[in-house]
Amino acid sequence: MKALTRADRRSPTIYEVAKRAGVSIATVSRVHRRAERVAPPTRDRVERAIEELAYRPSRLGRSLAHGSHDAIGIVFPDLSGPYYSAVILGYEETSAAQGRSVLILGTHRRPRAVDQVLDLADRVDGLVLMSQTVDDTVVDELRRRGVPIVLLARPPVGGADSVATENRRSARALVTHLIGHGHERLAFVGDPAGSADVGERWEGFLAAHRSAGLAPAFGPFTCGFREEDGREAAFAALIAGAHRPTAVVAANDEIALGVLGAARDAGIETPSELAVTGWDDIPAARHLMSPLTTVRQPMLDIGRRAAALLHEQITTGRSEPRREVLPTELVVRSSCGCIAPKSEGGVPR
Amino acid sequence: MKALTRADRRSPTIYEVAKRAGVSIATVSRVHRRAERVAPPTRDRVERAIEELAYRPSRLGRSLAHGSHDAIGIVFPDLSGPYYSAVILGYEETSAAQGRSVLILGTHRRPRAVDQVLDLADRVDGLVLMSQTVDDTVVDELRRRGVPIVLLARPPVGGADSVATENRRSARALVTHLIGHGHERLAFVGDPAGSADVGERWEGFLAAHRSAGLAPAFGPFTCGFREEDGREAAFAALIAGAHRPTAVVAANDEIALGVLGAARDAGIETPSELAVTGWDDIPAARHLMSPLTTVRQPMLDIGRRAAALLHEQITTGRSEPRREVLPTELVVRSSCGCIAPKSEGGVPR
DNA sequence: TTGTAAGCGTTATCAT
DNA sequence: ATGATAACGCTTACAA
Repeated sequence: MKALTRADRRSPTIYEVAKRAGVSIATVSRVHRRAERVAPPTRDRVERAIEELAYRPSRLGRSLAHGSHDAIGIVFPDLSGPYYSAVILGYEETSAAQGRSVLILGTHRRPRAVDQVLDLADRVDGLVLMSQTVDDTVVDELRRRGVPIVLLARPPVGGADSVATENRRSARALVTHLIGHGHERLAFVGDPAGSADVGERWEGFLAAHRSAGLAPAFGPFTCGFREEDGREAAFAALIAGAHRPTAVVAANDEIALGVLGAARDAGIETPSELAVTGWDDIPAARHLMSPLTTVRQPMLDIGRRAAALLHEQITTGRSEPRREVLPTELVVRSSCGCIAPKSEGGVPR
Repeated sequence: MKALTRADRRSPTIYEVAKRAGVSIATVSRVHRRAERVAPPTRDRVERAIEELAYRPSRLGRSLAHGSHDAIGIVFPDLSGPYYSAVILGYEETSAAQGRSVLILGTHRRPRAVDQVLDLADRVDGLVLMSQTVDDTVVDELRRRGVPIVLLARPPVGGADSVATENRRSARALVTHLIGHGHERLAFVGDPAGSADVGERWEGFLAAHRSAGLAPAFGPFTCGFREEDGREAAFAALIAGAHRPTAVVAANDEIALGVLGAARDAGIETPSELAVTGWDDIPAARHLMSPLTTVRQPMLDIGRRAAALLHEQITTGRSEPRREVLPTELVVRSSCGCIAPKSEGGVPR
């Protein structure tokens, strides 16, 4: 068997199909796009030629002529953690259903990130930007270029669409619940200035204190979003000795995992000596040593809605900004000090 | 302020830059690609024009002329679960460093998947295909078209590159460890026929039995990869009453989570009445009620190596297939029946 | 060193 | 109903 050469392998062009079918390229284009009417006999000849040559139109040629990429992008700060992957999954799911490819880009706080995002914008018909990726000036620049944008979990800027989840109310409910358990020394672990989400959770934390006539015992113990970050912040909070917190409100479940680990290592029992709560309701939350009291947010839906809004912008050209806020739900288990329920499960469906 | 029209917004073309700088488009191209020599004064004029017009070359035009996409794709069966997201993260990281964009596609066992993959192939310079996505005939078709391919966690086919992790040896070590705890009725939960990885883990399971002179007490309890799948399979395994297994070897950590949940709901204590092990070492594994004995595999590295192999194929045109097998590591915690260690942590770094 | 012009593979507008 | 042909925006021989 003779090896295929590079040239043989190249997909045939519309010209070769046209020649084989004895028609012009315009007719081939019409046929394979199933657009406009083509006389049945002609259509047959062309279809046969397409079949025989295994013709597949070039995406590049097509996009260049047509002016659209049939692709959208999503920019995230970091893919570690269930939150980002769930959002991206929802985004991909909806986008695929719309017939668009998905390009992903992680910025990882690199300085190059801005250029990478600008570059990505040239490859897509629209972009989703998560928080912690690029700042508002970049968002403005993209909008100036006419790139449809949806912002995720960050304040809307310059009339861009945005999708976020409800934070204040749930945070307040969560902290009020904790105070109801008798806690007076609660510590917030997370960086309120680092992201809008955490900022709002911190506000809810403060609001709950106010309502209870309590003064916050500590300022926020600032840290990143990973388990290791939470672990380190927890050690900082726990060395306070006798004045240490009796409850920790972590900005997300991974941080809570770090706090739980730190407490364990310090010989502090959970939740009797230290209550801990998280945010996100990751799949493992119910299986932890201290089943985690946390706030569930519809992570898949965030991605889905973002894709839907982008689709709308792209297809209708809508320019009036839309802002969606998705609901969240307090999930009480036992890490807050509640008695462990017998089971959440039941029989398999 | 007057609203920008669509036309105003359009990025300027190389022609406009050329006109403004008073040169030909060839010179503009030379300048912005920093290729070939251009007289300093000319270069200056062109650079100023580029700057003033905020010119950005069109990716489509560039790709069409140059013949490459500067993008690679990755096809996964499902993004749920830490495994896929970690692999994708590693892939994106390396790919970004190579200056390539990443397109993702989830097949979700849809019939349309084949077309979607074929379509994706027209947008990229190379493709990574995970197991459970498309079958070998599609792989062959793609290779026939000259698309560089790397297969993940599946047997190499038609001379494509592949990246996998070691399964048999670790599975065998794991099961031997369990048998060392005195177990004789071990159940394997997962689908050996569903993926190469699980197939090999099952083989290791059998090999360990053989070495111990033990006959497997059960055939595999077949199920998918999600927690809910594991939960259902566990109920099937546990209703065996007095003859139920004393240990469960789950094909991954999520399945193990489901098994753990089912056992809890059935009032069976872990690990005293039922030992459970997983695979992957997800971040929450050490924080579970029964800290999970599992097998750690370098998920990020799988993605990184895949991107590296693809890069090599694309840039060097190498065609001799390469197969990489990454090492795995048994992580013993207490869900197998070992005494829980004081801590795995220590002080923060 | 710089310019001319021929691709690259489509789509889409006119004619016919 | 079909065919010419001009975009689309770039890269790259080849000329000058």
